[in-house]
Amino acid sequence: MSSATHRPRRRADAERSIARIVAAARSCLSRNPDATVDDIAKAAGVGRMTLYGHFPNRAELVEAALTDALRIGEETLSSVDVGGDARDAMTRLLESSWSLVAESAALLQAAQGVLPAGRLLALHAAPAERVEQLIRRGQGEGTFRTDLPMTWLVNAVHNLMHAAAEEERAGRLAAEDVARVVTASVQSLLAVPPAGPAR
Amino acid sequence: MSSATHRPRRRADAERSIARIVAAARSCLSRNPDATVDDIAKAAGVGRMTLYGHFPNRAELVEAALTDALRIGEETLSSVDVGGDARDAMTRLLESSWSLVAESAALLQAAQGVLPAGRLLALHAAPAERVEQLIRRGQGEGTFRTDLPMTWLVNAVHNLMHAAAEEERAGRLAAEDVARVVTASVQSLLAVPPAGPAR
DNA sequence: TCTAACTCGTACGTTGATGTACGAGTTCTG
DNA sequence: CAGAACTCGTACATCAACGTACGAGTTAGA
Repeated sequence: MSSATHRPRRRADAERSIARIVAAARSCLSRNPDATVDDIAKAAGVGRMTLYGHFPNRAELVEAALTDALRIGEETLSSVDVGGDARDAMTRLLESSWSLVAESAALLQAAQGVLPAGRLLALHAAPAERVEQLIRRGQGEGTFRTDLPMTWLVNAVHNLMHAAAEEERAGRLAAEDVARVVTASVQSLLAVPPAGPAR
Repeated sequence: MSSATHRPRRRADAERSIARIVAAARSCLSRNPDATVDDIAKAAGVGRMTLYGHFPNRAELVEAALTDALRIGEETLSSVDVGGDARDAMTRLLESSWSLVAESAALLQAAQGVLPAGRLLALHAAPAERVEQLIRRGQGEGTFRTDLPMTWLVNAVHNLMHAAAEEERAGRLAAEDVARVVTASVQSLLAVPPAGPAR
């Protein structure tokens, strides 16, 4: 591997255009998953033809946008301290990531309609892995439950963030309350349930 | 109000066609939210023109399908015993409703793209009300938490069912485990959290 | 400065879905 | 059984988005 994507010797100019296009794509698709190629080009302040000069079709554009969003997410996430008490670490993780999930919800939906299913999973593996490791550590320390499948726990956490974002968009939840609500819910979900006769 | 929908004196024949169309719409849209009017007509074993004879446009067809799905849901739900311990009642409610949510997830998405936002909320009010009342009762009895907004709790429960359905479709969760996983998660979410210093 | 890379408008061909028009055949229902 | 209601195919008009073709102008960079 020489670099991230093997470079076909692009001009600095083109590099800039591509960056603007990807940024515009993220922004547009995050607001409306059905945004047109035209919309995106306009938002990028670029002709549609220029766009097609860099991305052969809409699908690859969507994938590029999603990849970029995930890359940014990775950066943010990797700066979170996941040491110490697993519960506290989870809270910190949620506080930094709920807004990311909120912003790219629509983008994810756009990708779902265009990308093959496996491709999506592959792209999502990294962030999911991060959450999974933390949960696993908490399980080892006895602070998180072990009676439900790991994939479920990860997915449920993700969905709770998603739900909170939806709630905020709908105006039923103030922005400053989102973090509290999400963390409280997730902590309840992950905590070891009180032992008791099978209910 | 004379009846459900004021009747313009339809023939028994037409009534039957409409029923088949609505059923087909539910089935198709539940598999693919972007199903074509054509697809639906074919699935109903009916010409596209017949369909347009009863529904002026796609949007009204989608709405009819959703309304029907919710009506069926109401019927099932209203047969659930919501008396006794609130936790047990919630478990019974979840066991009967998770599959409904699973089946009409795509249908809901279809409606989201076509119906005005307020219309959706109005249609969903009834089932949401049912869950809300049960939660409220549990809160009064001290078995459910009161530290989070009611709308959030309702929405979170709905989303957990949704997540479980997704998990099953993806093959990461066996059908017979869904109910257990959902109920365990929801019970954890709704239970009164152990008192403790603000974490 | 000279050339290759890049920008970008206009125009076109294609595809796929929506909804309309017409009209002939079929089936209720009074 | 007669007429109204219903079915339904074919054909058509529309529309919106995708992706391609061409070509002239502009800019980077050796």
